[in-house]
Amino acid sequence: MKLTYPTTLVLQALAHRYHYGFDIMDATGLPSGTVYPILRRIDREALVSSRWESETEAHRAQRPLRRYYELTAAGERLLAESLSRYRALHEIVPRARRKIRPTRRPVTP
Amino acid sequence: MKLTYPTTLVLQALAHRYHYGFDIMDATGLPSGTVYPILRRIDREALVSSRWESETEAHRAQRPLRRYYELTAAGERLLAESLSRYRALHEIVPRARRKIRPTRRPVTP
DNA sequence: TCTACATAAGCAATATTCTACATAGCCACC
DNA sequence: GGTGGCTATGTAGAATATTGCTTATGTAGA
Repeated sequence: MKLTYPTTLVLQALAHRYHYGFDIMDATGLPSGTVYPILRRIDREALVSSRWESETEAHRAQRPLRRYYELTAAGERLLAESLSRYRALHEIVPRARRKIRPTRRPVTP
Repeated sequence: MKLTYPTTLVLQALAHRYHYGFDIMDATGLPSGTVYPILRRIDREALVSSRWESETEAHRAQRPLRRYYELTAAGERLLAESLSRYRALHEIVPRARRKIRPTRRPVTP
């Protein structure tokens, strides 16, 4: 099973203790319409577990209810696999040029 | 304008002198059904220019015709922007652990 | 009161990507 | 002359992501 880039980024944020939607948006720079569908899906697929905070707490802090997410063991495992795959961007080796130019050798002291 | 991860990866391969579909598939690990639609789109959007190789050349090399792509100036610029954005994965800073301090009211003067 | 702003979650429509397959050229081998 | 193995490009339909909008609660200011 393969994770796409934004999904990996969300899991990475969760691994760094960003535990609810808005916080994850801040940490990743991803917009809400990207983050929330991803949270849905990874919850459904048991890569995270989720729970709503208590109304008391939200009311005390004077804001809308938050939904908190946490990585499961499966989520942590997949994140690790995925991180290594997304290094590809910086690992592409330049293909050798067809013709080798006459390189003038610098005069070594 | 924003580039997605696979699109950035394809541009990155082009920047490293992988100049046609099959070669880009090898360099990136992306499947044909991802690479070819991307090449179409970035061609349409003028991030690359393209041309078919000559039949003579293909025949000489005893293989099917290749279609060659090259980054335009616009493509190079967008790639550079995009690469920096995709470092986010390794730049998320762990959020400090929440200390449960006794909310002692400070002594107001 | 009305507007603006901030936090928080989410949906609808569209765009992009992925999985699986399709087609074709060229060769070698039997 | 049929089959299999490369090389090379491509398509269809399902799954994902993105853009822009919406709902909801509360604060601050004109």
